[in-house]
Amino acid sequence: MNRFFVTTPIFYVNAKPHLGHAFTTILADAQSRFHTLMGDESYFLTGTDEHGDKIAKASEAAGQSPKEYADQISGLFRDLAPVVGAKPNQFIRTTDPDHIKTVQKVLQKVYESGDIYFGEYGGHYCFGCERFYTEKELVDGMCPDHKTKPEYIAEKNYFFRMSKYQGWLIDHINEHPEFIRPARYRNEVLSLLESGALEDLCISRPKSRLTWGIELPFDPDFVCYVWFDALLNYVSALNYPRGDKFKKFWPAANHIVAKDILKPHAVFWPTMLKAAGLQPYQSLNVHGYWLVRDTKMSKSLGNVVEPKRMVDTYGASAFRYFLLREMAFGSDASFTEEALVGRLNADLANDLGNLFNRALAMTHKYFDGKVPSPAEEFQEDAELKHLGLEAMQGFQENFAEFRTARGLESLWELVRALNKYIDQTAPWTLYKNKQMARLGTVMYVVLEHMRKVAVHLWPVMPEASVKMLEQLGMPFDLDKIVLPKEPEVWGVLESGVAVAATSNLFPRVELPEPTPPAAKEAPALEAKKSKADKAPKEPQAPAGPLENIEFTDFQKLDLRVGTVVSAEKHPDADKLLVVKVALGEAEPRQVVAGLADRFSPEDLVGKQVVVVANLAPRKLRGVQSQGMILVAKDAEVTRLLTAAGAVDDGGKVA
RNA sequence: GGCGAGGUAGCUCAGUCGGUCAGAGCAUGCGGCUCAUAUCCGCAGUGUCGGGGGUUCAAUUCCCUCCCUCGCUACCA
Repeated sequence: MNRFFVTTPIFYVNAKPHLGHAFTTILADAQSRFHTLMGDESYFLTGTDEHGDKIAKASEAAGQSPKEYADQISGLFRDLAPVVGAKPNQFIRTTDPDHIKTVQKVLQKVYESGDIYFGEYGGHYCFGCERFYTEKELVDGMCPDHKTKPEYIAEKNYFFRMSKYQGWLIDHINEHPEFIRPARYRNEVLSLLESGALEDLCISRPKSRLTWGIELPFDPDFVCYVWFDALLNYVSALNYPRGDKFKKFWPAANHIVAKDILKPHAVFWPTMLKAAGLQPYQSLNVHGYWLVRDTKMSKSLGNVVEPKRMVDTYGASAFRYFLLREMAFGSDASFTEEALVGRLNADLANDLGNLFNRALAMTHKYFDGKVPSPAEEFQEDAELKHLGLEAMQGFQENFAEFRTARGLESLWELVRALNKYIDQTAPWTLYKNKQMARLGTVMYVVLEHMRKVAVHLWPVMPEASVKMLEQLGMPFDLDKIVLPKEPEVWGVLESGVAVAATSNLFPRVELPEPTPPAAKEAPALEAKKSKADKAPKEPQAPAGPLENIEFTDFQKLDLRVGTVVSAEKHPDADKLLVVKVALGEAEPRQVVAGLADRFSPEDLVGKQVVVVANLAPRKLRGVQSQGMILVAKDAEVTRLLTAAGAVDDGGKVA
């Protein structure tokens, strides 16, 4: 029996679940169910990632301990799966004692084998640029900008000798086409690996800076860097090294991630496994983002309520169908309720639901609600069966490679062909002409195909599939379904069995409200990225209020109002503007502001702005900056901060 | 700026190792059926396959170049 181990990333508990998390979970669930039907033993793992700086800070802001905070958010993720009809076999948390032990075991092992070393983080530091330079970047040992000799500064940390496995990883990827898919991401990783030497990975943080993490077994002054901790969940969940689950399911791992965490999974993780003496996983499956139409909803609650609301409104089956049908594997897709409704009506209500219902109704009308016996097979029957066979094979082949959209598209060729077949055979005419034998065959062909379709849909729409089969008088029985044989097998549906009189599993739906007017006015803002599967370590706005400061701290800020007298693009940077602001001083202040992506120079000239006047001067990309221009922003817009009326240049903000 | 991915019917996309490859679904128009969830079936489209240049008997498919979009990355104090 083949083993199939499917995982979602463990979700970072710095934000609540949203559409992206829901999708990854649904995809993993569909894959798990698909492989179960294919006769494999499947194990589906999900969970939460709970260590790191951001969690420490967020919990502090919330007035909770990190663990309390993590418990709370982790619970939200644990509740996500049932909402979308997913059934993970296990929910792991990186704060689980077993996981912590495993991480320490692996750290110790890799340390002892010599692939973790104590080194210095940093290097050649140029005070002019305020940054570190690598040996390669220096020109004759001098800073390329300032032509001065940088000073060597270091912070001690532990490093994983990732560079050692670069060549091995390149070979492995080349030899295993399915290792990273779809191919675009495989190519991306290969070009990343082949473009230059891989740096070793810093895997520790000094406890002086961060305590919320797993302590290094060989140095109690440090905790483990979150990625090294998080990735190991995939084996700690299986009770590595001695657990039965581990022996069963490793290395049959099929990871599912969104594209934002490609590098850690495609580079860090395999090299970590290699260093720890483990087999690499089987495949990494990378999907794109869901783009979400921007509405007021996202401002207050984010996309948080979306999955729940969609499921409440349309049902888990329909929601899952839409997501799995709409997103081309690897590409971004756009989520709008209009598209959802359109898809449900066209594919589920019109094509499938109506087909199913008309088939049941005719069975009742012509055969008293019992599955008729088939008689002689006509050519049109054989043709349909052949088409169905190809459609089901297409479904299985595509689904096996995570191309769910194409798989469903393929299956729908059968659904549409069935509607056409009914039209061509015209059972109502056969009935009128009393050709009952032929009519029985036609109805049997339709019903048996309906059963096949229902079986194939179980991974995608488990509830609906089970109900369809019940209505066909064939209660769902996992042990009796052998999906690989379904395309060819015939005659499973038993004659004489009673079917339901009608079916309304896929009713037509309507948009709850007319299109929001906001959609029209700002097409540029229409699609907005929803970062799926946010993983550790992207900088992000603080989750809660910052800690309190004293009034005297505030007084340290010298905030001034000034008029922008000129603004131009930074000669050497895309996102920077070089702005001159009159602050009532002899010369206008030159401020370098990171606003070029949101403002053009003309937007600024002549405006009064608020400037932090006593910010230590600093060079940004070679240009002196003597202050900072303040802006106000939310998820969608950035606005200049200014006084409500005119103020003399240099006026103080207090 | 560097690296990567992409620009094909109104929309979402498929496809071409160069020669019935110009396609599917949705949306639109017209016609048909009545078993059915105002459903289903048939027919009809429209496209300079991003612009320009090159290679070739032949390019949407190969090469060069330009434009645009997206992602990663650097500068965002």
